[in-house]
Parts: sequence; C-alpha cells; structure tokens
Amino acid sequence: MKKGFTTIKDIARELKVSPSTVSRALKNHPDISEDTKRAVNELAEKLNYQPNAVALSLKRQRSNTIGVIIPEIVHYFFSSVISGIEDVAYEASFNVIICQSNEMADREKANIKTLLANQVDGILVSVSKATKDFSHLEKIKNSEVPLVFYDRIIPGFKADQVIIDDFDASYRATKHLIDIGKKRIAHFAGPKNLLIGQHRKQGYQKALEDAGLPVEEELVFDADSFEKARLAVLKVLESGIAIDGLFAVNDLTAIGAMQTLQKKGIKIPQEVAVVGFSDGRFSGITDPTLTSVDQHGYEMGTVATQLLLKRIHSKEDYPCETKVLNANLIIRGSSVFSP
Amino acid sequence: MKKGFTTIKDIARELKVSPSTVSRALKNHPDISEDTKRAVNELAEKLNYQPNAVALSLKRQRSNTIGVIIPEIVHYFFSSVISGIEDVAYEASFNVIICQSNEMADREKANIKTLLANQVDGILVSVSKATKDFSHLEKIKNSEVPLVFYDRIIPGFKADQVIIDDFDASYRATKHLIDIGKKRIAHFAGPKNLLIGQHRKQGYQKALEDAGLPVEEELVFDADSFEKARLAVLKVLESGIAIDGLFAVNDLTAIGAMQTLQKKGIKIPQEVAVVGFSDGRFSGITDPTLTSVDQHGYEMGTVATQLLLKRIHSKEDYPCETKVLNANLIIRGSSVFSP
DNA sequence: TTTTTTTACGCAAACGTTTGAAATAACCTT
DNA sequence: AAGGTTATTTCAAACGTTTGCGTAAAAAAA
Repeated sequence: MKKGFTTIKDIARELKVSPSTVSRALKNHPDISEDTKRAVNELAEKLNYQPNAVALSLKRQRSNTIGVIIPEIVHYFFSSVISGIEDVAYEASFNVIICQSNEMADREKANIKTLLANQVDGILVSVSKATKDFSHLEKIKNSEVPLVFYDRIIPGFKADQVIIDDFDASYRATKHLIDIGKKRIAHFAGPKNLLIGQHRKQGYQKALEDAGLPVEEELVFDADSFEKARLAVLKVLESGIAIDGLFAVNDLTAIGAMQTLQKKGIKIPQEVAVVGFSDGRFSGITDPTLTSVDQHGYEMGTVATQLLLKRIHSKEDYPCETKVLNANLIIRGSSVFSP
Repeated sequence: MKKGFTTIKDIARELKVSPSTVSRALKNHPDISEDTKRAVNELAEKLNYQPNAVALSLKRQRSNTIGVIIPEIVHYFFSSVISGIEDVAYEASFNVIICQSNEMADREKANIKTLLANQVDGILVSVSKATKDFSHLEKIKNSEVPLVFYDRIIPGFKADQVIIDDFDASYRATKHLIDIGKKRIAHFAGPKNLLIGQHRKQGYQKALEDAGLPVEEELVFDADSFEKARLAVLKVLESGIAIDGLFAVNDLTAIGAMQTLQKKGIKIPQEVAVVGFSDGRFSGITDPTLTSVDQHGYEMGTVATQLLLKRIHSKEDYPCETKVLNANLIIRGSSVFSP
C-alpha cells in the first residue's frame, strides 16, 4: 500500500481472477457468481479500492468535469456564481475546474485550451472585458463541447446563455424611487460602451418616461466608482441641480454618493433617496442601509450549470436557450422613511 | 473533424507512419528524420492537434492538477486565496480543481475522495469548522499525495501549512491604539473555542501588558458580528464603562460598533478609536474609513501553492514547513485624527 | 449418453500517449 | 563481401478500466 492506489489489477492478482471479473463484480454484473462478488467486494473494501477517475475518463471519453472561466474570482458576484456552479455540479457528481482570465484575452484563450485538453464535458464562460476576438470560443463550439455563457455574453454568438435583466431591474429600481414620491432622480451611470451601462441607463429612462417625468441628460452623470461618486455629488451640489433621488449603477457608487451627501448635511432618505445595484455585501452595513438590486449570483451559477448539464446529457441537438434572471429590488433604509 | 479531437493516431494513419513516430516527431526527438518531423508538425498544425491531457495523466501517473478544498468561496478572504492559488498554478501550468466544503465535514470528506480519485498531484486544504474527525485527511497523507493546509490548520497534524500570525497582528493592532494615546481599549472577541478567537484576544492582552496597562476582563465582550457589536456597544454605554479604543475581531464587528457609537453621538476617532480585522472590502467605504488588519489572502494562496508545488516536484522527503504570514495593519480614518 | 442450455469466467481490444527494445535499411569499414 | 555503424522507424507493453465475444465447465434436457 506504499506508492499509488489499489487498482482492479491488484485485486485480480490477489484473487487469481481476471481484471474483467473484478470490474464486473464491482458493478454487480449478473454474470458473476455471488461468491466471487463477495470476495471481490471484501478485498476492495479492505484495500480501500477507489476507481481511477482518470482511466475512466479516458475510456468513457468524458471526464465528469466542467470547466469554468471567470473574469475575477475576487468579486462578491462572481464568487457567488462559482458557489452556485459548485453546488449544482457537486449534486450531479461533476468536478469543477476553475480558470481565471483576470480580464485578459490571452489568458482566457489559454484557459480554454487547457480545458479542452483536459476533456471537460462542458464549459461555462463569462468573457473577459478585454476579449475582442472570439475565435477561441468558436473553437469550443466546433469541438462540440457544450458551452454556456453567463452574465457576460457575446451578442450574436449562438450558445446557451444566462443573463440578468438589467433593463428591468433598473426600471424597477427607478420606479421604486418614483413610487415613494421622488421627482428629480439622478442616475450615476456606468461606461457607455458596456452593455450593462447602457441597459441600466435605459431602464432608468424608461421608468421616468412611463411615469410622465422628464428625461433630462443633465441628471445623468458619469460615475461608477466610490471616488467618482464623491466628485459627482459635489458637482451636483455646486451646480445647484436639485435632486431628490439617485439611482447608481452599482453599490460602491451609491455608497460614495451617500457619504458625500451626508457630509454636506443632506438627509437620506428624506431629502435624497438612494438606490444601488448590488455588487457586494455592502448594502447591509451602511448607515442607512442601502436599497439595492440583488443580482442573484448564486442563482445565476445554478441556472447556468443546469443549462450546461442538460446540454451535456442530451443526445440530440436543440435550439440555444437564453435564461433571463430577474434581479430583486431589496428595499432598505436609504429609500424608506424609518428603519 | 466532427466529434472528438485529432489524436496522434489520426496523424499517424494519414501519414502512414506509426503513432510512436508521430509522438517522437512532435517532441523533436533526435531519432526522427527532419522530413518526417516537418510532415508531422505541419499536419498536426493543420488538424489543430492538441495532446489529450487525460491520456497523458494516465500514462504519467500525474495529472498536473492540484485540488483545493475551501470552506466557502463567497468570502473576500477565501476568494483572494483562490486567486493567489490560481495565479501560481497557472504559471506552473497546473490546473486547479476547486471543491467547496460549505463548512460541512462530510462534504469535505467527499471532496477529498473525488480529488484523490482524480489523481490530483497535491491538495490544499482549509478545514471546515465542522470537521472533528481527521481520518480523511490522514488518508491523504497515507496516499502520499502532498498536502498543504492554509489558514485553518489542525494542531499537531504533520503537514506543510501556511497561517497568519493572528497573535502578532492583534498585538500590533492594539499597540497602535495604545500608541495614539488610548488607555481603555475594549476588545470585541470571537468564539473562545476557535483558535483565531483565542490568538486575537491573547495578542490584545499582551499588548496591554507590555504597555503597562491593566488587562481587564470587563473590557472584553463576546461580539463577532455586526449585530452583536451593536448590542455590545449599547451594553458598554449603559453600564457606563468608559472606553476610548476598540479592537474588534473582524471588520463587520468593528463597523457595527462604529455605527452604533456614532448614533450615540460619539466621535470616531477622537473619543473612541476603532480597529478591525479585515475580512472584506469594507474598510475603505465606511465613514470614517476603518483601520484594519489586512490578512493578505492572495499572498496566502500563492505561498501555499508554492509550498505544494515544491513538495510535488521534490523527489525525496523533507520535514514539514510552516509559513507564518505577517498581517499588515492598515491605518485609516477610524484611528487617526484628520482626513 | 449425447445434446443443449446455463453459469461463470477469461481474452483481447479499446481509450491516447509514451518509451525501451527490436527491426529494417542504408551506409561505412576493412 | 562480411561485418559493423548509424539512422530511422516500428513493435509492444504500459497506465486502469470497460465490454463484446468466446468458451470451459457444470447443469439440465433429451
């Protein structure tokens, strides 16, 4: 029992039977006599036999492993996604190989190469911000390894995908501000060239429109970080633009804004109500606590994995599916009077 | 090029040579003629040949994969660790299989079984809170698969390990409070049965001692969460215990305490200075920003992986190593006057 | 007893790759 | 021309497992 593990061959040798017999005995094949089965199972137990998953993979031409490409693990959202992936995979007895692209296109490419070389049965991808060329992803498709995109998709790329309805979530977030009586709602927006930035802004604008409120560009600010939010708030206050609500593209921005507003003596939510868009665990620990959109990273992970497993297990081809998850608005202190 | 990938056999068949020749040609073996090499490499290129990592693993009896068992991915600290692991592994062209124990002992056990079955070349473990029985970990040791513990270790278990010097970090955190002139420093402590809780408290007490300050049990409170911190602060204020400093066992606790203190009109850091122990990204976004111990999760991941790779690559056995990482105290607004 | 059926097992090939040893062929030596 | 190198290639086994097919022996049927 020194180096290496017990194999079927070891058991066969010891029992003076053939490996085939051992293999069949272990899976309770009817051709094997009860006596042999008992002997094999006992010895297997005693020697602590564990089937060699690598050999099985080679034989079966499938590895019971799924590969995940994630832009950056160190994000509440993405780590929640992994958690969801891991849980579903574990239930289905699949392993998970994680590869981090670190938002770099060539690392993403290398990751995919590794995953394919390791014969993963399917791949979950959230594309890096830097990925402009999609040939490596096309390669997955050609290799007939099932592929599911989550969160960051490629418009027009034919594959299963799971995304969040950013538009709808922003719409609801803004509508919530309107519902509590706010009339001049600012938006601290994300980058214009990113889909999420666009969608969130559009949802915000549509909610204003539907409520019959004016959609003013001067209420939209380029601010998607803690620091930019401070500056944007100062700008708002200096320029004398009156606002009574704020919908921020993410939580950090919302928090930065809240703090600056408070420093200037503005009461939240009485004078200005604030809603964020969750990308962290921050919302519960601010003062007041922050109303925010919950992105359900965990759910995204589970849904994406289910989609992938379905594809892996299905014999025939079927049309690509797109799952759109609804984000929840979690109402907290920054948009309701009293806690 | 339909199903499956190009193999060495495909190339051999096409070129009417043997698989052995192809194999050698691809690795530039001197026995192979230049002509053959050229032909093989060209065809391999053309057919986009990728060595089958599974077959290689089986042949080589090593998989170039390391397994990681992590209590919960959705924690800033642990996801940073993974990030560190991933980066070092990637550099060394190792794959990473992640398994989440979710703080459950039997899931941890199952994870280890999977990892061993998949012939990982080494395992990184942070034991779950629920693990009382260590037989599955002993099994790794017996199987001669290298094992490195990170962060959560098992006292007395002979294996490489990477830990944070909690005692030292707490000592320095407390000393910092003393250095800025605080005399009555409270400690919001973690569970007494956990090593980290004990070490952090001991560091706190030692710092007081060394400074000639009295070590009073009445200044130590059982509080290791946001909510418990609120209650503890209220208790302090009601009972009239005077404090001018607070060292909390983690950031959430520190933040909960800060908010409650502020609500009661107490100025931070002027009246009470606060230091946390980092477990998140929170410290930068509070108001004031929170002085806190940085646990260096990323570094822990890299160091643990380096230790593991060293063990994997080394032929002979050598004594177990324990790396103790020093955590940094990051001084922010909650313990300095100004910004 | 002979033939048929059943039971219980072994053989060999396969998955993709590597590698020591053997084989072939070509070229040198003397 | 016999023997010796050298260059190039193939063979076969191995890693651990599965599985279709074949078969010996035992049991049942004739």
